[in-house]
Amino acid sequence: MGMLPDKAVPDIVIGRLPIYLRALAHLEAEGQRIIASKDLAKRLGMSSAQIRKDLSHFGEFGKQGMGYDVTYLRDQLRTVLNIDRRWDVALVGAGDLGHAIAYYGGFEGRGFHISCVFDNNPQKIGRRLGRFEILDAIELPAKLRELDIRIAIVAVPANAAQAVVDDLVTGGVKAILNYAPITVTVPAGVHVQYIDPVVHLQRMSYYLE
Amino acid sequence: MGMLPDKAVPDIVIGRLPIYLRALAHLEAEGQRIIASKDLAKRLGMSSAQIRKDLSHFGEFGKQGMGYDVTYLRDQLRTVLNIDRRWDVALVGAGDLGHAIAYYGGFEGRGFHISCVFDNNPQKIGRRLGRFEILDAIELPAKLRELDIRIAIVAVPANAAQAVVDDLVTGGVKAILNYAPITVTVPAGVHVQYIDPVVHLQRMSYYLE
DNA sequence: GAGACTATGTGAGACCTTTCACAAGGCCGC
DNA sequence: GCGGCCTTGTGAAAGGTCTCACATAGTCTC
Repeated sequence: MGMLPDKAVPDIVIGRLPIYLRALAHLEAEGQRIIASKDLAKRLGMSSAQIRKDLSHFGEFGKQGMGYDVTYLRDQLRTVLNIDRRWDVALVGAGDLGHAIAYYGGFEGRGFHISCVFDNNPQKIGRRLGRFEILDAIELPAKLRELDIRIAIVAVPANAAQAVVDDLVTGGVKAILNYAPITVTVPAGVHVQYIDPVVHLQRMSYYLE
Repeated sequence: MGMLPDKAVPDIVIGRLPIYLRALAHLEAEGQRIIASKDLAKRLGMSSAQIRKDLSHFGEFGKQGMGYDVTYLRDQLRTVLNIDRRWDVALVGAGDLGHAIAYYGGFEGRGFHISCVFDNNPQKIGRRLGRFEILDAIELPAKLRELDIRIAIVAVPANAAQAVVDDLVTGGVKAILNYAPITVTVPAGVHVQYIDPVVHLQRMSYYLE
C-alpha cells in the first residue's frame, strides 16, 4: 500500500555524520570553500571511499573532478541530521556535573539549547543554576510534556539514573544522553548515548605497556 | 623465531569489556555472587552469545550450568584491561571543563588517578585547581617524561587541541581522551578517544520526529 | 574545443562481526 | 549415582561494513 521505505541507513553511518559536520564547520571557519573526499578523509584519519559511500546514502552532494562545496555539504548534513532547527533539551541533575553541562557553551550553534534543569534535592529546588531555576524532578514528566521536550541529558548518580530515565520516557523523551556510569534500559524507539570518561580510558589502557 | 602472536582481539570487543566491567561492579555492590550470560545480556540490552564470545577471546571464565562468578570475572577483566593497577593521568586545560574533570570523583577506584594539571594561561599558572598546582604547558613534554605518564586528558579549546596533542605525543603519551570538539591526528601506536556531547546528541536527533 | 587531469558515486568482492545452535560439562534432587 | 535441567564455549552460517577499482563527468590549459 504505502510506498516501500528506503532501506534504513546503518546506524554506524549516522554516527559518522556529526564527525563530518564538525570537520566541515572547521573548514568553513578556515575559509575553505571546496573539499575533496580524499582531503577530508586525511583530516579525519579514514578512507575517502568511506566518506563517499556514507554520503551516497543521502544523495549526490559532490561535483566530479572538484569535490564538495563545504557550505552546501554542511547544510545538507544538518538537514539529514534534523538539526536545521534548534532542539530544546532538558538537563536532569544540578550537581557538579550538571553545573558544568549547564555552563558549557558548545550546544548553541550546533543545534541544541538547554531549556530547563531538574533536581530532586529540596536544598537545590528553586535555587538558580546560571540562567536556570532548578525545578523539582517530581514534576519531570508533566513539565516535559508541557514544553514538548524530546531530548534530555542525565547527570545524576548511577543509583538514580534508571528512575530518572523511566520518568523521561514517561514524559515523552526519545533521545537521552546519559552521563551516569551505568547502562540503562529503555523501550524500543528511545535512543540512549553514553558518556563515561572512565570507559574510554579503560578501553585505551588495554593497549598500553 | 618468536612465537606467533595470538590473532589480535578486535577493538570492538575491547570496547565492550569496560561495559561488562561496570555492570559487574554494580552486581557486586548489589551482593550478587553469580551471573549468567543471559542475565547480564538482558541488563545490558545485548545477546548472551555476544558476551560469551567476547569473553572467550581471553579464556574460559564461566562454569557450565552456573554462569560466572561476579568477583572472579571482574578481576579477570581488570587484568585483561591492564587496570589491575593505577594509571597516572595528566590533565591539560584548567578552564571550566578542566575544572569539572579535576573535581570528578569517578576516576579513583576504576584504575585512574589525575596526577598533574597543565594550562598555558599565565594568569592560571602557579594557581591551584583543587589539590593541584597548575603547571605551565610549555613544560609538558619534559614533565610527562619525568613522571612517566602514558595517559592524558585534553580539555582545551578546539583551536589549541592539535598542538597540545602533538606535545603529549612528544612527551611519550600513548592514550589520549580528547574533550575538544575536533578530530586530531596522531602517529600510529597512539590511541585517541573522543568525548563531544554534541556529536552524541546529533547522532540521536537523526531519529527524531 | 580537444586532451590531460581530477574526483565522484558505486557495484563487486573482501573482510569483519554477530547470531545460531549444539556438544560438553556441571549442578541438584531424590 | 542417575536423570533432568541448565549454561558455557564455539564452529558454522548469516549478516553487516569497508575497500577496491573504474566508469562517468566535470575542470583547466592551451
